[in-house]
Amino acid sequence: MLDLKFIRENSDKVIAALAKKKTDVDINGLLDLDKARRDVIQRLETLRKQRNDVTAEIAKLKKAKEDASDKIAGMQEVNKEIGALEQQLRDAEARIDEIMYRIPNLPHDSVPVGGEEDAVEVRSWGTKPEFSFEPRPHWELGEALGMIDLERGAKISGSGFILYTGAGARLERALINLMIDIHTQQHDYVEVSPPFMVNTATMTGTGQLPKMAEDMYQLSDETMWLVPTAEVPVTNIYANEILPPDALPKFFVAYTPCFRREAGAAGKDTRGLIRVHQFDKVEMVRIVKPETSYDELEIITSHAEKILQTLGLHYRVCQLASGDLSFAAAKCYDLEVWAPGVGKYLEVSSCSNFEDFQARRMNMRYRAAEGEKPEFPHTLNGSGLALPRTVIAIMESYQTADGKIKVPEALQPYLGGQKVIERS
RNA sequence: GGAGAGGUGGCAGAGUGGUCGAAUGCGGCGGUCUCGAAAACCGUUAACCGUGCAAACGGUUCCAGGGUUCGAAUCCCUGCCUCUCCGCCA
Repeated sequence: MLDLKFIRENSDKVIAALAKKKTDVDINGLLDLDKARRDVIQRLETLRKQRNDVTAEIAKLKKAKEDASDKIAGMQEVNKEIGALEQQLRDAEARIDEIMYRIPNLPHDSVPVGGEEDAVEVRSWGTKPEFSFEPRPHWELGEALGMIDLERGAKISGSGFILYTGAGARLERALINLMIDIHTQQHDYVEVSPPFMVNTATMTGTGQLPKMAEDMYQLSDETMWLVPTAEVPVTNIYANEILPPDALPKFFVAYTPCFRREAGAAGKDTRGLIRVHQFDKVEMVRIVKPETSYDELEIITSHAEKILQTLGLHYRVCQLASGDLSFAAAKCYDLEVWAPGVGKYLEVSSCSNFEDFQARRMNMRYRAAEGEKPEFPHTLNGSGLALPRTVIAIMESYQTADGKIKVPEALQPYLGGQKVIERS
């Protein structure tokens, strides 16, 4: 959420920045509502002041056992007015909130203007592996090696739900452990294991609601949602709290499954494990002081890269252009890993700085020093990494001519020393 | 799932309709004393909104939302959460 006061004082800037994000919001209409709201507040507070004063007088009269019926009658009239104004205020605030919660974050100045095609490749690591044969896609390898069972996954739940079997299931679990170990042992993150279901307030705090409701799974009791990413429960850990001066920065890493409806995505790029309704992910979250957040973005991105480097997978880092930024992000790097079997780069991590956008929505604050006013910290998150596409890259990059998969060296200890995955 | 109790300031904990934003204690901060510290003593100690350049002033907030009343932390209704006991269960 943006700061309403900031919008009021910088409306031209806000309108221009929102245009870069390809969002059309009636800012001037919002400011009219805000003006009307403040007028109501002023009239209301004048009357409340009057009521407070008269009420004190009534209390005095009563104590002295004197008659106060005139004043009481007068207050009954004033109260009718107050009641009407209070209703007006509630309506105005509801309408303003409705708009405010749907305004996306503003892109940072360093973000290129444009759409999906305007992303900028910042750097790349490694090279595409070369094969003396035609590399096979992971769904062929996976079925042949008994690692995934797409048909039965679909039978149990529906299309887009994966049944991992044998070495596939174990590979997934090994990777989760490898990622969490690196982030806790080499990068200073505190491991947390949050709830996989969250309430509406939590989902609103990070910005998934109200705008992206159709992308989420909602439980039929209507108050709970399945998390689409660990970002949601973890970033909200300190919602509605004021953190003391020495509390920041906070670094968390969490494994959760992620549930996404992927409405409208059917058909395209969805074969095998590429796009599914439930997938595992290890997520990093950083809650930091505002002045450091853009340095922190570079750091969190490097942490995600570390996993791909450890696994020896070729990837590139792309900076997203303004129109492709997610709702809450001010700046974002995507990590795309090379998948030789499908012949594509696949997004395995998205590292974003949300500045104070999420903190303001969830009312999370900190004090820079004892006695100072609370401020909003900045929040960041980055996948480290999404599992299925990492599995794809490993399977396809490390496949051999005879249809086996070599296990990357760093992963071998997590698979009990196993060096090759083959048909058992 | 059944029965009961309760949600008050950073924490503990009073307060059951009339200057209550809220006693008291602890903690925090500032000061006196001291070479320094402890102890003791004194003072101070929230968030949010609005007007204002500011100083300041006004308003709101005792889990949340609604209601009763001239007036609510205090009474009524609904929801959420916590605790205790019983049952069930990984």
